[in-house]
Amino acid sequence: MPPKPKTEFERQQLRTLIMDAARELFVSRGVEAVTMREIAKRIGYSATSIYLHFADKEALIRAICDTDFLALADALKNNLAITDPVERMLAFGRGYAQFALNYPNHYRMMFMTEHPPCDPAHSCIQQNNAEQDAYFQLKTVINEVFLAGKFKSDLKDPDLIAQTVWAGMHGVCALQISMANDIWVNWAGIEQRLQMMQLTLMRGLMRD
Amino acid sequence: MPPKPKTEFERQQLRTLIMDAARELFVSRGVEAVTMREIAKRIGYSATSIYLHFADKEALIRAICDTDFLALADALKNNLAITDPVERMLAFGRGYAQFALNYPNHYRMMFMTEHPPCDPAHSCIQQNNAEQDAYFQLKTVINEVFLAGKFKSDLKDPDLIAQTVWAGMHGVCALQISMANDIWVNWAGIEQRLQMMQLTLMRGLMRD
DNA sequence: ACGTTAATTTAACAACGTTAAGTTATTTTG
DNA sequence: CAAAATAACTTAACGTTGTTAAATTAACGT
Repeated sequence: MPPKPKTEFERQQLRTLIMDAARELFVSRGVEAVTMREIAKRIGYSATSIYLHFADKEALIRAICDTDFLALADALKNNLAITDPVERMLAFGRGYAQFALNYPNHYRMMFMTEHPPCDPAHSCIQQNNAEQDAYFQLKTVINEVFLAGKFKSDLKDPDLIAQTVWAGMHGVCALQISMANDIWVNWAGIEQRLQMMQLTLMRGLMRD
Repeated sequence: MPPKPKTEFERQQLRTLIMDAARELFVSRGVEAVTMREIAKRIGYSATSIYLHFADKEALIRAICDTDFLALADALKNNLAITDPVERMLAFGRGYAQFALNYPNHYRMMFMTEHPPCDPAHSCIQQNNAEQDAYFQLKTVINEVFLAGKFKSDLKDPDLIAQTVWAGMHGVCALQISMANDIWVNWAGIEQRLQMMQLTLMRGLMRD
């Protein structure tokens, strides 16, 4: 069990071992409910060992988030191949929602809890890289629809359109994640709500 | 320091004293960051005393949420007086967003964190009472626009419309609360984003 | 006057994130 | 080749947290 000087590669390897174990636990039970000791036990190390690789729990979460943003961008990448700009936009939205609902604890971690902002300086993600930056993908997808002249003529800021589309899809996903079990509300099916949101956004944004 | 047998009214009074202190702290720093001991000190009691009135921290949060839903319904009530159904709907949406952005920690507590569902059985709020149930208000407001025949003719489920409108506004507010400080995104002004969402929902839902 | 009871507090527990101090084995150096 | 330095790791421990059990205090009913 004891110590050998490790190569940089081995350190990286342990780092991602920790992150993978932590992610698995976070995803299944949420960030708050998972303890550092538990993560450590999972990989046969002591809790304190984690602190040799991450400053604190927050930093660990942040690091995981970071790679998850990569995963999101990767999951959405496929849709970019679709040729028709409008079809592409729709598929992109569906993909986004699918990610959110397939990995609700990820999604909560990434978009629904406030952690110190994702500083591009300390992130491994290259901002404005289409392979890595999902928000850049969204902007691009929207902008291409914009350039094709498909949006209503009085809409002149593609970034504002992108943020509106994002907010619409996020709203459906976030309410689903936080409030789906609330019996107060007689929820329509999530699939129906997603489709309705996409339909509404389309009609509200696109030229007749 | 000393105990007297208390009347039911005095018990209620202490209960709300606890809730008010807790709310104030929760609102200014968020639920997680506030400790039971701190709440107790604020009102000159011992931490354990809180447990004579609330089963645990979660129950305290839930109780506060409950009265905050009342506050939301109360804040939105004014808008119901507006006569034109469409104007009323727009004002209602603005009011909702105002509440969310004025009391972000409340809003987070109410709509962005998963707590065991708001069981109508254990809530002091009367479901489907227009004075108390904000979601019922929303349904009513939407339904009146629906009955006035203002929505697109293929939209036949007012509840689904209500949930879509809610999701849209919630999306803008929730992203603002969680991600406004994220420098990754070049956010448009929140006022602009809200207006854009309302415009888009209007255009997407209403008959031409 | 006295025991019962309710309101409250103090002490204590187990668990958490985290830090300090130790342990062990390898590498470097004299 | 022995000794010192170093890296990887663990055990112990600290301060806080939510919460529970036990002790304290004061009013009430008889």
